[in-house]
Amino acid sequence: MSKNIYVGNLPWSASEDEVRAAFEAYGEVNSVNLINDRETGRPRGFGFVEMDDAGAAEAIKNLDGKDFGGRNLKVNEARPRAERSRW
DNA sequence: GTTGAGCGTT
Repeated sequence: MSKNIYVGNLPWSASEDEVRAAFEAYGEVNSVNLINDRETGRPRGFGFVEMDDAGAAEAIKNLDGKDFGGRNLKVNEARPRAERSRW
């Protein structure tokens, strides 16, 4: 199975490949989802990473509070986005 | 050509 991870405090110049590479160092990355403003198109500086359950825990414990692109990375378990594809 | 706390579109 996989778990959703919230990644915040990202540099606006960060890409999914860099985030994926950082998380792949601690586990198997299923998908990377950087959130950009849908109206303005600007990067919001945060995103979501889907990893294996154990890999997610390791990534959170290792990448949370770490330096990424010169900023202090914020990594946590993501909250449930929506429940539309379940009903 | 900018900005900075946060939890996301199908």
